[in-house]
Amino acid sequence: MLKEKQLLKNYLSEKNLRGSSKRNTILKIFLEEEGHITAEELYQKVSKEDSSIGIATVYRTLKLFREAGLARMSRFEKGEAQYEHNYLHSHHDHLICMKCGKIIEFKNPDIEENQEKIARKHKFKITSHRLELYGTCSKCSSK
Amino acid sequence: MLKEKQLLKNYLSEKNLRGSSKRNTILKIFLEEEGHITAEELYQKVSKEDSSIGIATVYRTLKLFREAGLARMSRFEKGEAQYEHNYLHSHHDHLICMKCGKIIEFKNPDIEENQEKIARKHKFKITSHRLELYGTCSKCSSK
DNA sequence: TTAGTTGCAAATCGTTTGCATCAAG
DNA sequence: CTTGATGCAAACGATTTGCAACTAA
Repeated sequence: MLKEKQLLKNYLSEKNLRGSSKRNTILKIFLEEEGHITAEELYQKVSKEDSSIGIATVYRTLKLFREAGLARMSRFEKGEAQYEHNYLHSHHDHLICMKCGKIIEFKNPDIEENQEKIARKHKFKITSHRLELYGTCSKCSSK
Repeated sequence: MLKEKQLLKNYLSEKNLRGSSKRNTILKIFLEEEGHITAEELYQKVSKEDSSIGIATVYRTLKLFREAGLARMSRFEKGEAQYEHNYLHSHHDHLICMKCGKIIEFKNPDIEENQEKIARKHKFKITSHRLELYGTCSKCSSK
C-alpha cells in the first residue's frame, strides 16, 4: 500500500475516525498533483471525478491530511494557502518568479547545515523550515 | 531627514501623489515598532494618536510604504500579514517558536551566498528571499 | 480649482462552522 | 444503532473598494 494511504489509515484509527470514499477520491487526486495546489484548484479537479464533493470537505480533508503528516501547507506572498504532499516528493525549497508565477523546487544540503548551526546557537529545536527565493526566472528576465 | 521619510517623499513625487498628516502619523508610529506588526495592531496604536484614522487608511498606507520600498510584508503560518520596516533594522531571517510565538531574528552570510549559487544555477535573478525556521525555543523545550 | 486622500460601509476572498442528513463500522 | 462525515449556506476574519466628502498643492 502507498505510504501516504498507510499514514492516513494509521491516523484515522489512532483518532478513532472513519474512512470514506470521498476521502479516498480526494487523496488520489491530491497525490496525482506534482507541485503545489490550492484548496480551490483541488476542489475543481475533485469535482470532475465526483461532483457531489463540496469545497468544505476538501478543506476539512486537507486539514486531516496535514494532521496525518502527509501534506504540508505554505503561504507565499499571496493570501491563499498552497498544499503539497510528500509522495515521490520530499522536502525542498522554492524559487518563485514574481513575473510569471513559476515555482522551481530545489534542495541544498549546505543551507540546511547552516540552519542547524543557527538553531544550536539560539538553543532552538527546529521542526521545519521554509526558504523562498523571490525574483525573476530566466525567461522573464530576458523579455 | 530620516531615510525612510525620504524614500516615501521620493516615491510620492515620482508618482505624483500627495503627502498628508495622516500618512505622517502612520509612518512615525510604524517606525517606532521594533519587530513585526499586523495592520490591525498598527491601527490600534495609530488610533491612540489620531482616532480619526480609519483602518482602510492604514491598509492603504502600508501598501504605499511597500511600494515605496520602506516596508516589507510576510505571512507566517497564520493568515494575517505582518509588516516590518528597515529603519535601524535591515534584512534578516526568522526563527519562530511554535509554542510561545516568539520570533528571533538572525543573519547568516553563508546562507545568502548559497542562495546566490542556487540562483545562478537556475538562471534566476533574486530580488528578495525569506527563510523561516520553525521549532521550539529554549524556554519552551525545557518546559 | 483639481486631483489625490480618507472614512464608512459594503463587498470580496479564502476559510471555517452549525446544522440536518447521510453513511461507515 | 451510534457517531463520524458531508453538503449547504451562513458566518468569519482579513483585506479591498465604491463613493461622497475632504484637503493638499
